Formats: sequence, structure tokens, C-alpha cells
Amino acid sequence: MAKGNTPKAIRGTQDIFGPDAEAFAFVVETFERVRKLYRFRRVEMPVFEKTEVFSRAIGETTDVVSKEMYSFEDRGGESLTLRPEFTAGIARAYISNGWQQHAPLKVATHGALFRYERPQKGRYRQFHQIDAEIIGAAEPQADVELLAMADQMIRELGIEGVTLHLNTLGDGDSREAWRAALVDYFGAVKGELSEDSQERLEKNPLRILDSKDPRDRKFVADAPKIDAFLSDGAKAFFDAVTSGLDAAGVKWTRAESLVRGLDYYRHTAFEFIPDEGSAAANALGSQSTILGGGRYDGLMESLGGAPTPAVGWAAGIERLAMLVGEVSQRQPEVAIIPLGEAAEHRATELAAEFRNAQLVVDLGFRGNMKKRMQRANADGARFAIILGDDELAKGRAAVKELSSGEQVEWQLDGVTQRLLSVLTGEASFRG
RNA sequence: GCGAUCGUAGCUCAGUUGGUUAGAGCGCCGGUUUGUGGUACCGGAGGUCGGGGGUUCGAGACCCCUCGAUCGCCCCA
Repeated sequence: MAKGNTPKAIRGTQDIFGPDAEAFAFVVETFERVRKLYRFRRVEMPVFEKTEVFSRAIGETTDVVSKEMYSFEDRGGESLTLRPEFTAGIARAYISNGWQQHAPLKVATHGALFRYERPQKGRYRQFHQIDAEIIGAAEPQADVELLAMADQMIRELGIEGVTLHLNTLGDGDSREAWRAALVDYFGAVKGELSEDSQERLEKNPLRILDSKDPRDRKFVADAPKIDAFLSDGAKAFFDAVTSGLDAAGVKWTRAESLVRGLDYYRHTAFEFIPDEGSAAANALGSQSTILGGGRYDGLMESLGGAPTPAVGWAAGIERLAMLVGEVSQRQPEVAIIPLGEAAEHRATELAAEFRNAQLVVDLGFRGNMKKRMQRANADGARFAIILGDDELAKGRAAVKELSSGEQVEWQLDGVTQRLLSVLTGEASFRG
């Protein structure tokens, strides 16, 4: 433990190491592998943008913009903000780089995001997301493909007991009509709602629908449903999405109360949520959504771009990492144990040869034979190759199989080839 | 931003109603074994008890402040 006057990490940041770091890397690697199957192109985005990119895209009144952004003036007096999400920055890049020429454009990225929130398990001030977007596609097939990718990735991460909760917010007109009806409905019983929801009535009436407060919940069941306000086009769109998901084999459930917090969403809205009582739900506590997103057909215009349909999702890497469990490491095929200066030199040559042959090699920097054997064993090496003056003089090496303790001598000439054929099972260790 | 619980070795924790030099297991280092790991036995290092202030003859225990983590709300990934 640090003592005295030493610096501490900033609240809500993490130093990720060991199994947690391996799980984190596994999530990113799996995402990278799966996004290539769907031909999403990798993009790298700035970590900060002009503040207006977020305030205009996300909405001034949202909590994210009004109280959670890390904003600051740079030395030129410009207001900049550490990105609290990916979508707004990607939309800005799409407009400022003329990426319309690539439409429909499928992009994927991952990295750090920043929100000034009260930290909790699975919720940090610097957190990390994977993100996928399809920009310039109004077709419901885009929603289907995007969701199919999310579903496959979650499965390939080995996460079970998670269900896609799906809703539609309708097109702009549908959404407005529904919103107005909700304001009427909840406004009539305003005095009986929770304090939070009385405030939501002004700021974000849709959010009352997923309130956890029992005072609100008794009214939610009979609240106006979006289905009653959907235009024919919006309904047809949602039907196309759901039938596409069925065709793609993606299991989903309708969640009529599922809404999105940010202003730019239209049509499809979704979250992957652990089933109640599942191991995943227990692991995550109240921070339960592991992947969420939707269609944001209105976003480009709010940034001054041409109307551009788009759909996307993001998922918290930390939350996913909590669900993947222990990620098994590839253990060393061989640990090389040199004794003496001449042997150190030869060992370095051997290690290079082995690694060029794609073998995992453990070569310690220090220690006597006992220490190095201990280390080889602790790392789970399959073989130890012992190189001392005696062996070098004979042009041979002692090779020990750690599981059995059996030890034989091999010629150093052709040792890489011999080791490879032993590892593939083509040759016997004893020769 | 609101409410609550909790901070004792690297880790997981124990520390009676306030009472001497603050303990255990695991891990780490060393030895039994100077060129042979796992097991066993022996030994060792490592703590201003999150930080600051207060009460008291005396505080790891009590009080206040502060920092942090955790749980719920809010928000959201």
C-alpha cells in the first residue's frame, strides 16, 4: 500500500491488470474478429471534440451534456470536451470528411470515454466501449445486420442468459405524437408521481416508462403505447426489423417501455440485458445493460449535415469483461534455462528461433537453476531446455518434460524442428 | 447530485466492553538441496490500522471532517 504523500489514481479511473486486463483484451479481440465477419471498417476517432459536437448531437438538456461532461478551455480559448460517447464524433467525422461517398458506411471502433458520474461497480468516469455504426442506410436490413453482429459477439464471448430487448420509437412524427400523449396521460396524475418523474414530465417524459419507483409503475401499465401512434411506414419498418431478426436467428423480446435517453434516437431502440436471476444479472448489479443503441436518423441534421439515416450500438467493455470469466492464457511451450554466460548467448539465439516458429517461450532474465525451474513450473511451461557448459561442449541440450519430470538429451542442431514435431505429436519426446 | 455500508500486511480476513511490542492463511524472499520445479519442514521481510483533527491516562476500535470503494436511487454502456 502506498504510504505518505504519494499520488493516487483519480476517482472513477482504473488500473487494469492481471485477469481483468486479459478479460478486457479478450472482449476487444472478439469484437475485432466478429466485426470483420460483417465487414465493418475500423475507424480511430479523436478523444476530444469541440463541446458543441456533443451538446448539439446529444441534446443540451440531457444529463450527459448538462452535468456529466469533462469540458475545458484549451489554451486558445476554445471549449473542448472529452468524448462521453462515440456516436456524435463519428457523425461529425462523417460530415467533415465527406464519408457520404462510402455510404452505406459500416464502421467500428473502441476506446476510452469520459463521464463525470458517481462511480459504482461497472460504472467509471473513464470507461471503455466497443462501438459499431451503420451510416447512410435507411433500410431495416441495416438494423438487422447490426443486431446480428452484436448477438454473435455476445455469444462468442461465451456470455449466456442475455436477451435482446427491442422497441420502436417510431419516426419523428410518431415519436412526437406519442410523447404528447404521454405528457397528457402522466400530467393528469402528476401529483401522484415520484419527484423524479414529475421532473421527467418536463425533460424527458419517455423516461417515466422505465422508472423503478412503485408510485410510477402503477400508471405505466396503462400508459399510451407507441404502437397506437406508429405511422404505416414506421410500423412496416419495425415489422421488417423483427422478421429480419427472426430470419437471422437472433432471439428478441418486445419491450414496450424501452426508451433511449438521448434525443437523437428514432425507430429501433434496443438493449441487451441479462435475464433476471441469471449469473450475468448477479454479476452486474444495477448496471445491467451490457449493450445498447438504436437508430438515430435525426442526428446528422442536428450537426448541420444533410439528413442521413443511421443506426448503431455501443457496449461497455468493463461490463462485458465482468461476464466472460477467466480467460485462459496460452502457456509456454518451452522455458529455456541457461547456466553461464556462453549459455545465455546460445539461449537468446534459441529463443529467437522458437519464437519465429510461433512458439511461446519463457526466458528469464536472472536466477540460478532452481529459481528458473521454479519459474518455468509456475508459468506452466511444458518443457524446460537446460543449457549449461557441459551440454554446450557436447552440442546438446537437456530437455525436461515438466509434467512427468522425465529428462533426455537432444542434439542442439535441428532442435526447433524436433521440438515442433514433438509438440504436434509427430515425434516422441524421448526420441 | 441523493441515501446507506465499509476502508487493518501484496491478497482474503481476525482483532473481546477502548488497555502492553497489531495477528492468521495465502503470496513473496531465503534455507534444508552451490546444475533440476511441483510436495514437506524451517526461517525472514512486509502495517505511521485510508488521511487529518478530536475525546481519553490510553484509540485499529468512540466522535467530527476528508479521500476512496461498494450497494441502492439518478443516469447510462
